[in-house]
Amino acid sequence: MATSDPVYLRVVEDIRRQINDGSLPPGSPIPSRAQLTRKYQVGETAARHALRVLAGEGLIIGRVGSGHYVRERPDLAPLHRWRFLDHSTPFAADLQSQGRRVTWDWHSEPTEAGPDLARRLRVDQSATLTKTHYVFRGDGRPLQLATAYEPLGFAAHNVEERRSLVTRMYAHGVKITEVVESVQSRVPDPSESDVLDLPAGVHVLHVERTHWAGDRPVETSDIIIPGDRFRMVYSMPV
Amino acid sequence: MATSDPVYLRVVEDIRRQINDGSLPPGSPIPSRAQLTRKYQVGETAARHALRVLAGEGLIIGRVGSGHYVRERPDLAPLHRWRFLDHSTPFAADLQSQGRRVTWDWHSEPTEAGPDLARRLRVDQSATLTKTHYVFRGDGRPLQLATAYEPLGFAAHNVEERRSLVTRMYAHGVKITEVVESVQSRVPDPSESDVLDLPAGVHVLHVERTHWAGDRPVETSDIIIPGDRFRMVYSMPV
DNA sequence: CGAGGACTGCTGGAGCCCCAACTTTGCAGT
DNA sequence: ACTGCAAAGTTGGGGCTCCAGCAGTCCTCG
Repeated sequence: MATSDPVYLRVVEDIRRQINDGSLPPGSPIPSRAQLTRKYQVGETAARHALRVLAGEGLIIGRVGSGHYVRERPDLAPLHRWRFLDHSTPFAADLQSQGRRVTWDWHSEPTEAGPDLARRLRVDQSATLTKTHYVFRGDGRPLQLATAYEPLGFAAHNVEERRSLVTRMYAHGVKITEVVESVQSRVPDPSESDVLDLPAGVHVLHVERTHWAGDRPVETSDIIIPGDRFRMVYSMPV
Repeated sequence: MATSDPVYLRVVEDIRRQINDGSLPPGSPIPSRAQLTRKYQVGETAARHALRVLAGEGLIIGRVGSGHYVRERPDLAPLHRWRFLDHSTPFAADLQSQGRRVTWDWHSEPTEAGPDLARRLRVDQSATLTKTHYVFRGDGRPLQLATAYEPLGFAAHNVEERRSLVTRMYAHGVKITEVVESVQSRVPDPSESDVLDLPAGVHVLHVERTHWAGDRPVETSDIIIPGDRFRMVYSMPV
């Protein structure tokens, strides 16, 4: 008898089922907290927790003042991948603990944004970006190659710098925290803001292209959501 | 003035800082909800939300009836990686939407557990496991190779089967949900249950070794935590 | 002395409420 | 016909409380 497990799970599972079987197609609204409490006869706490869980899974997205909606590409929400900037330091520590020799280096150069990067980073096409090449090696063998593009002054080469970058972002009027989540972008990338199905006020900070110990690059963008969280958007051109 | 951002963040940031700078070494207890409300002069809701956020980040772990504790390897908590079983289906859909031809196949064979797998899956050394080889191809080129070991009867070859597997798990008295999280395992793997710093009652379901479009394998274990969530544990032998 | 039970503290689930900030809608007035 | 504004609905932050189940600890009783 599955009667004694958390009630919020009943709500989560029912909504998830509806999303999966198509009863709730992408873009359609999820009942509000108040409606859920009535519909499922649960308290507000359970309704809200259910919405938070589904949002955490990337199946739905909440828009303040409007409601929760089914994500365009729910299926790819939990995809994560190791990236130079986020994980090189801990990964290196891990390798070193195994007696491996870990090295990495990079060199940066200025470059013009151009149409594609301009759109993704939301800067002017003629804006100058910092283009950085990274090489990450274990026992001399390259494990990861990455090329990153960032607005001038925002380049960060490791996790610590990335943290101090947060401070710099504050100075530029962008408020961020450090919780990390991920979303899949549509690869052909239609056009405007809600392509990535993100709330208003989003800032893209960083676009990175990584070769991870192989021959297939992964493209990554960092998206800073003011006052909310840190997101990574992935696309994998094959 | 950072006075107006959420109070729970103040708690989160302070504890995170203490963990990062070593004031709270691995294993040490985090103040309880009641203590946090007093210490930071916040409500219980904020205290609890802070603990949930930190637990979600993998920095701390909550043990029912005992308390929250600093994780052994906090740094690697947010590592995720694409795996055959979790993401092949959506990834395939993505590739197909780009006009790519996607194929995969596998073949299974029985095998004896042996000491290492027996410990990880918590079965007898002489137990028979299902060993499965997967090949995942995009336009004929192999993108991912994986070898998975599972207790007999639990093999799943795609996301849908994996869901029905949940049902089968129920039949075996294991209660699980589908939220996914990840933890890094210690690679040398000392010995017993709390190696992975997981609560009691944990079941390991699946051990997988993946070559992801490259030459470096990733080892993955699925850990089923009854009534709680689904975890993946990673180690990356280089 | 040793085993078992009571007690305390903790987590996680759940309910209810209030509020600020934001979106949407629809109406009133020009 | 159009503009602007107010009202209603919704999210996210926060507060308070209660309870079940679990883990220690301590104390009592055999």
